[in-house]
Amino acid sequence: MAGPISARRHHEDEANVEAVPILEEFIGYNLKRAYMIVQADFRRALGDEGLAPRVFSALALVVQFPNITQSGLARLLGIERSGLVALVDELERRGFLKRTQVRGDRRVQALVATSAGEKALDETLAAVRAHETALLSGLSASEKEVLLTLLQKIRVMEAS
Amino acid sequence: MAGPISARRHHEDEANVEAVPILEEFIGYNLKRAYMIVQADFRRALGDEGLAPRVFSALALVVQFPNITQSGLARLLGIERSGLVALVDELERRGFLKRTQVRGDRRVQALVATSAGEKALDETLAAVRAHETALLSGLSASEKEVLLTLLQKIRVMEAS
DNA sequence: TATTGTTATACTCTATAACTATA
DNA sequence: TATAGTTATAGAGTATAACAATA
Repeated sequence: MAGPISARRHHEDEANVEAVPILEEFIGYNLKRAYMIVQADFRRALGDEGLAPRVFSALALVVQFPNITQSGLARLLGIERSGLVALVDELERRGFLKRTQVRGDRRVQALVATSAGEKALDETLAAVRAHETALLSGLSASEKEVLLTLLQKIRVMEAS
Repeated sequence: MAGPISARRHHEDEANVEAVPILEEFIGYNLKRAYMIVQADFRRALGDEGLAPRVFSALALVVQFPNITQSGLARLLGIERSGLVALVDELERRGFLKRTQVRGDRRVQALVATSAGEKALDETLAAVRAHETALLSGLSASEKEVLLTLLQKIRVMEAS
């Protein structure tokens, strides 16, 4: 098998043209491929002015859990505290939340959504739901439910 | 609700302490959280000298599809051609594959795994299987199968 | 004109480590 | 000593745009 091969078959080895990649057996590989598709469609659907996925996630948690601290938010999102600073900066710059002092512990800055932030979340929630509905129209409601449950199970397992 | 809040409840708003985040309804969010867990465990399991996930993926495809081109490999992996250069460089530097000339089309460099590459893939496959088995021990065989099928369905939908 | 491999470049996301001010 | 927020920094991983060689 040494030396140059024929151009006629340089794209794939003919014996394997129909083979299913071994990779397909791995959850990790399939998770990544699916994640890339969904997040790319999220960005496309929300546009250049829209919130990035992680900014949307942070805003949703701040609205739902008023006065959450940055450390608490980082824990909920599963990222480091340092990664939150730019994210909260962006939400504050957009006028969607405020850092507020906490009486009794001056280290802490509680995060509080503004009414503009709540409105932006409502609109973004609708856009994100529309994006997922359209993108995942090939999955039935019960398939989506099963998928959610299994993905959440991975997270719960890891936490224990 | 203006002004500083009490330190006693600065971590969460008491009314929402037990609430399930709205985020949990989204496939995208849950995909990302699960993906981050699995890929972090992959890296931990394979160690600093081991292959990174995407390098493992590329090697697996080159071994299974001898003489695949870089463009073909990029297409299979769902990434841009430009992103493959450093990746193939690493595999070549490790001695796991060779770029070979193709007779009849001098633009193309077919990728061929070396025997060291095949051996490395065998060992890495075993390590990756062990990592997924251990990490996902909370999922039954049928749950894993369902999860794989649903994730692949997202990819197939997107391709059409 | 189109394609392959490549380079240059930039952007997003993440992590680690260290700092400060507080506790 | 420990914690909250912050900064600096670096490292993956990805994309876009352009180029030379070749088709």
